[in-house]
Amino acid sequence: MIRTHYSTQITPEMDGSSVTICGWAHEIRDLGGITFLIVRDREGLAQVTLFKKTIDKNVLDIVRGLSRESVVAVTGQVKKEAKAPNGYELVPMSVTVLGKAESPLPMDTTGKVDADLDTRLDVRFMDMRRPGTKAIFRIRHLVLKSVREFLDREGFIEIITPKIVATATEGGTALFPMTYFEREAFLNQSPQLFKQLMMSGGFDRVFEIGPIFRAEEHDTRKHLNEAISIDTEASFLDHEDVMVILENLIVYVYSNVAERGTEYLKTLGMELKIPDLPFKRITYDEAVDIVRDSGEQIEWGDDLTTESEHTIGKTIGEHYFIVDWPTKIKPFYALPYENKPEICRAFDLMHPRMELSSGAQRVHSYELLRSRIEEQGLYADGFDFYLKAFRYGMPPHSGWGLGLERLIMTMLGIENIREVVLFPRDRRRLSP
RNA sequence: GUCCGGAUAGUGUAGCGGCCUAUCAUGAGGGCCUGUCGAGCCCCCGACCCGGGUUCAAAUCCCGGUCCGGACGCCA
Repeated sequence: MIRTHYSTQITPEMDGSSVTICGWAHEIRDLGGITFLIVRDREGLAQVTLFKKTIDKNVLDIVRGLSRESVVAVTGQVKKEAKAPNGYELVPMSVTVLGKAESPLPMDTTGKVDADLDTRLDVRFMDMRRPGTKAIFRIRHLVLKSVREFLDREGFIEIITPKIVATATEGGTALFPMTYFEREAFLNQSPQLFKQLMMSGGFDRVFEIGPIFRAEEHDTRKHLNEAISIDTEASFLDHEDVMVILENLIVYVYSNVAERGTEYLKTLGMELKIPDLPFKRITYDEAVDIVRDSGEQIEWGDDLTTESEHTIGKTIGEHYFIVDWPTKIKPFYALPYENKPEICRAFDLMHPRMELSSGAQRVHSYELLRSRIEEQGLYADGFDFYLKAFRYGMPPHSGWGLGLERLIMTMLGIENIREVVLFPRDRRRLSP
């Protein structure tokens, strides 16, 4: 390929050597006798300096005729220069236009003029060129990488389960229907049932990072119709055990981002505070008390409202778990306590701003599971493919699902979940 | 889905009955300038979401639509 270096790989010590950089014409500053071309590539900016007196006329004409955001390859000599950003500049031998940009641009990439999120999402390819947006997605990559590293070390095996499914699975959320040849099918809301099958399959510990689809018509800054879920399931562990794995994962991810993502955090102008272990555990009953103390009405057995979540979040002030939920507001696969079946071994992991994850020890008895499905008003025969796995040796197991976008947005203090998804899908947006 | 707010050059905004031939920034086009780094200076270009109504007069007020933002609900 033509590129020899990224902008950040060039140092003043390389003075005199010849390099080729490839990138976008970020800015062209023509001062008359001297012209600066700022080339931006994935990693940063490089200054190309053209002295009118000594530069090849053709090269100068190309640079002067360049439109902002055109793609160029610049071959030139590195010159150590204290006056230049990064301590070096490039004196070009040749400048080639590889992709001309039209003008005017649909949005500004230099940070001089803001753009609404809606405008930015319409031209996400151009929004990606801004340092702040780029930083978010570089961090997103670090998060995904850290999750895989951590879970791999904990003995989890990565799996991928189908997204096109035959039946509405867990109840609760609405599903997107679709046509599968001559049959009706749905986009899966969660890998829950499949990862449980893997427990019967003897994989012991599995995880999946993949899309989940929810057909809810919600319209908020923390919901998406297509999101990425980090899902785990582990045999021979109870809900307490997988909560420990979850909180350790969160801290591992934060630490990794703080350590390897310093540059991106700096771009976003933030300092990352790594949460302390262990996270606080409060019971659902205690959560209800906090809500009642604040004056909000809540019945035992109600799910927490947004207001309640905020109240509790403010009271606790850091990551926390809510445990021992009423059985009736948790899915059928959450295991009720033997001695007190109205509550179950389910937990939610909360950030002060919102819920990040929910999990539970699962029902692994075939008979109990079947009756739980029916109690929740679902049709057990529709779960045949799932229930079968509980009849031939299913170990006790537990697991959780963690929303990747919520993890990132709460970590980075980002207000709108759409900021952390390249091409978000919400009630209105289907393109790009 | 309910409630509240909004829609003005490519982008982000000011104006909220007549002072609007619509503000400012950025940008585009032209010019000057040898150290810019959000370069500077001069000239110039470009906009009131759609439909109806009120009024002597509407960007501005009213009604409907569309789109956008926020809160809540649903949901994770």
